[in-house]
Amino acid sequence: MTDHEGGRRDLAAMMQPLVRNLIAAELPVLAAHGVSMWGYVVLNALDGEPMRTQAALAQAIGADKTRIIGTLDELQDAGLIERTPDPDDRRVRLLAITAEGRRVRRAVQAEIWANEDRLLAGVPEADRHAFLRVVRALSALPREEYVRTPGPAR
Amino acid sequence: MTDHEGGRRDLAAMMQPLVRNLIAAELPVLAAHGVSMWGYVVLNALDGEPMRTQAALAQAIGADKTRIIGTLDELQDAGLIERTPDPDDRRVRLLAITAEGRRVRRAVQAEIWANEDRLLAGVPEADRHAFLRVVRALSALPREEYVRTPGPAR
DNA sequence: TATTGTTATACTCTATAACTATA
DNA sequence: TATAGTTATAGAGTATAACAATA
Repeated sequence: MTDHEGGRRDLAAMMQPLVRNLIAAELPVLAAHGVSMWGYVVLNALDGEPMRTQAALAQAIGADKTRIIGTLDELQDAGLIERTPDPDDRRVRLLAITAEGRRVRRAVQAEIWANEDRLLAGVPEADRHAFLRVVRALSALPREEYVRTPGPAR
Repeated sequence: MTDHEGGRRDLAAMMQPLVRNLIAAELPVLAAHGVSMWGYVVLNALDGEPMRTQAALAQAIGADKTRIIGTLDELQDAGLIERTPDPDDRRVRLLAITAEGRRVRRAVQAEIWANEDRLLAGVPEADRHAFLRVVRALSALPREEYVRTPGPAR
């Protein structure tokens, strides 16, 4: 564990501004396609597999069920998703992305990826791959694994 | 540019939950030492070199000058920083960390680093170093470099 | 009575504007 | 008048609680 020699800063302190900048870079792309950040997150979640309830979708994307309603309204009005009542249980709304929604999602993602590739262009390929491996590994950890309250310094 | 084969997600989408978890892991440590997140950021900024004005400090940590006032009050009341009026210009408050503030900062950082080391323990050393190199490289990019509005997909 | 989706309310965080004291 | 710091006001985002429809 010699990574801290030379006095690096906390991981969160280094990564948070980075993530903020990445998000800032996504906003004009999303705006150009008329989709909000949460709308894009929803499209990503629904592409591939539809969801049976809004609560399930909310949980899948780490949001509150009350928080995504406005987003779903917008996406539906724009024709990017469909929200159809389930005949078997008329309380639930079946959620599915439309062909147009898929098209918008792919267009947005292509531009975002192109920008990420540009940012990473100066990084050696081996480092880039290792970086993505570590990001994926850390992303895979459940939250409980992160928050391991340590005892006071002895 | 073949990093996207296999359908990875956007960098921000992967890294944001990760950063959120890292921050969640810091909170109990900070609470145990009676320091807020912004307080810790301020201590980090003041350790090493003092600041002449609060506005300069605010800019250095990417905050608004009005936003840090409560934080400075708390840190001062806890004896972790000193805020002395400048005799040459009695409008400005000279900011400096105290010995106790330095002690608290180091104790908090030691616990945070220990936790980060634990999280990264499963990652091969070469990957870990490459990861930190890339994080540092991306952190060094100015915001203008991130937000390069691309043309519409052609 | 329990659950899905919705609406209403409150709370937190941040940004903007107005104020004071010095210069 | 201009600036450093402070306080007051307003806005965005989120969480909690209450509600209507259906089971």
